[in-house]
Amino acid sequence: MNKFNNEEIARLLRRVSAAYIIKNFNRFRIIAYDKAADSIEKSNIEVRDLWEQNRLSDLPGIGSTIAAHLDDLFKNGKVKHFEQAFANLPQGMFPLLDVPGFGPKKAYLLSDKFRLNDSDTAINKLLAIAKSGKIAPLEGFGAKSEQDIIAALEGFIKGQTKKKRMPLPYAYNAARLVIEYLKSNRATENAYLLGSLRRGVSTIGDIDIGVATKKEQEVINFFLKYPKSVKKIEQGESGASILLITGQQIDIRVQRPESFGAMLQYFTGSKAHNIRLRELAVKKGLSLSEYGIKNIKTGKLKKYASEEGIYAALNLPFIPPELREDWGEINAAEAQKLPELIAREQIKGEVHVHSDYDLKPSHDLGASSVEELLQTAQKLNYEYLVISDHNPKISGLSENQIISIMKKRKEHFEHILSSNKNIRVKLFIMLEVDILPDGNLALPAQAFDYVDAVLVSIHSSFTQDRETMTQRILTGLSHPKAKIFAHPSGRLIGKREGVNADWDKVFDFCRQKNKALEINSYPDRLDLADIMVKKAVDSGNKLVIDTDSHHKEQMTLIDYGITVARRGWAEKKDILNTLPYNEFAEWLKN
DNA sequence: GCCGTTTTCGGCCCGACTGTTTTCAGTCG
Repeated sequence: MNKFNNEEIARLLRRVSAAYIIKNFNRFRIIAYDKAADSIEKSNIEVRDLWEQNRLSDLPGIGSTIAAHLDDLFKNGKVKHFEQAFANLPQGMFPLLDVPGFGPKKAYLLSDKFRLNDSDTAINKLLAIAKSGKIAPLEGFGAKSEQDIIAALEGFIKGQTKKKRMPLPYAYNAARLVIEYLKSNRATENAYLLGSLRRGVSTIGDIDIGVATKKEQEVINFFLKYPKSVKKIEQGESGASILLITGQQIDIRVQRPESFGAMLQYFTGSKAHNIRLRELAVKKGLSLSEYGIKNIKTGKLKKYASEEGIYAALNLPFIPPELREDWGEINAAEAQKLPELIAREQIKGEVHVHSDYDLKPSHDLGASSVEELLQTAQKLNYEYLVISDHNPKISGLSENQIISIMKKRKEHFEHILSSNKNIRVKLFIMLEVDILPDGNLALPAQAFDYVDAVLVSIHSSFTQDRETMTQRILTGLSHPKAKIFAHPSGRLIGKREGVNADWDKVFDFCRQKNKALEINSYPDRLDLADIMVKKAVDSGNKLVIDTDSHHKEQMTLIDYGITVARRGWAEKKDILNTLPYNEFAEWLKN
C-alpha cells in the first residue's frame, strides 16, 4: 500500500495538466486535471481514505478516468498513464511548477533550453544559469524577469512554496488589524473580509480584504504604507498585495460603492461557486464578473452595490458566504431550500471546558476555576455549563483512589454552587474520558456514579487501522453515560491527520443510540471538519458545538465552531446545545 | 476528462497584472 497525501496527489495531477499543456492536448481535458487537483487539495478528507471506501467519485471533478488512475497510484505507487504524459519532456520542468511565478510554459521553455533533465537538480541549476545572466537575452525575457526568477528560486529554496495555509483564527486576527488600519483613513467608506476568510474556511491561504471607496488610489497608497508590511508584492488600479513580516500575504481590492456588491461577491468565492454561478448566468443570457452583470446580447453592464442584488438578478435568494463551496448550495437556492444556519445567539450552553480542579488528570489541567468558568458562561448568556475535566490518570492510581477523587470532585463542585447563590448558570458535572486503544473507557465503573454523563475521545494510538479504530470508537460510545463523542477525528490542523475510521458506521451508531458528535471550536482542531458536519447533518445526526476551553478566555472561541457548523449546513435543530436547560438535561439522561 | 430537473452528447467562467511587447503570452485567483 502506498501513502500519498492529498497535497502530493494534487501536485501529481497538476504535473499531468502541465505536461498536457506542453503537448497541446485538448484544453478541457487539461482543465479537468486542474479541477481535480483543486478539488483534492481543498478536500478535508484524505483521498486515500475515499479510495479505500471505493468512493473516489464523491469528490467533484473526479470521474471514472481519473479515479482509475488514482486506483493505479494507490495500488502500484505509480500511474502508467501519467508516466506517458511525462515522457519526452525535460523532467526538470516539474519541480519548477512549484515555484511561484512558474507555470507550465515557462517551466518547459527554460528546462528545454538549458537541458534540465534531472528533476532533483533543476532548481539549483536554473538558479546558477539565471545568475550568470543567460536568461535575460532570451526572447520574451528581460533583465527584470531574470531578477524575478532568481528571487523566486532563492525564495523557493528557502522554503517559500506557492501555498502556505494558516489556521483560520491567526488569519482572522491579522486581517482584523489591517481592516482597522484601513478604516482609519477617511477615503475608506467600508472594508470587509473577502475570500476563504469571509467564508470561514478552517485554513486560510492569503488574506483578502475589500474596500469600498471613491478614491481608489488614495486607499491603495495608504495600504502600501501599512507599518507591518515588509514587501510590496503587487500594485494595480484595482488592488494591491503586501507581505507581512509574519509571512502572511494581504491582498486588498478597491471598488466604488455603487459596484461594491459585484466585487464582494466575486472575491468572496469560492472559485467553484463562482464558476457555477457564472454558468447559471450564461444560461440566462447574462455574463457575471467582478464589475457586475452584463447582458450578453446588448453588451450592457449593470452595476450592483450589494451582493443581494447579484443573487436576485439570477433569481436566487442570498446565499450565505459559508455555503459558497459548490456543495449543492446553488441548486438548493434555486429550489428555495437553503438551510437556516445556526447562529451564535441560539447556543444555550457550553458543553466542554476544563477547570483547574486537580483530579490528577491524564492530560492537561485547565487554568480557570469553576467559579470563573461559570461567571464567563453567564457573561456569554448561557443557561448552562458542562465541566468536563480529563479523567484521572489510570497509571499510578488505584481504582479506589480514582473513585474517591471523583466523589470528592463532585462534592467540591456542589459546594461551590451552594455557596454562590448569585450564579444563575446551571452546572453539569461531567468528564472527558479517554477511549483506550481496546475501546474501554479510562474510568472505573463505580466512578461513573459521580458524573451526570461523559464525553469520550481519543488521545492515544491514533494510527490504528480502520477496522480496529471503528470498533474502538463504537465500544467506547456504548457506555450508557457516554453521550458526546469529542473531537471525533482527532486531527490537529497542519500537525496530525485525523484517525482512519468508518464514519458511516460511527454516524449510524450515534444516530441510533442517541449520541452527539462534537464540533470542537479549538483553533487547531475545528473537528468535526465542515464537510463531515454536512455529512452528519445530511444523515440526521445530532451535534454539539463547544470550545474545549482550558482557560475562561477561550470560551469565546465558540464563534469558530459555529462557523464550521454553518459551513456544514447545520441548523438549530441539528445542534443539541441550542436546547434549553431542561431539555438538554433530559437528553443527557437518555 | 467531467457532468447533467432544459443534456449520456456537447458543452465547458472571467478578468487583472506583469513583463515583454506594439498587441500579447503567461500566470494567478
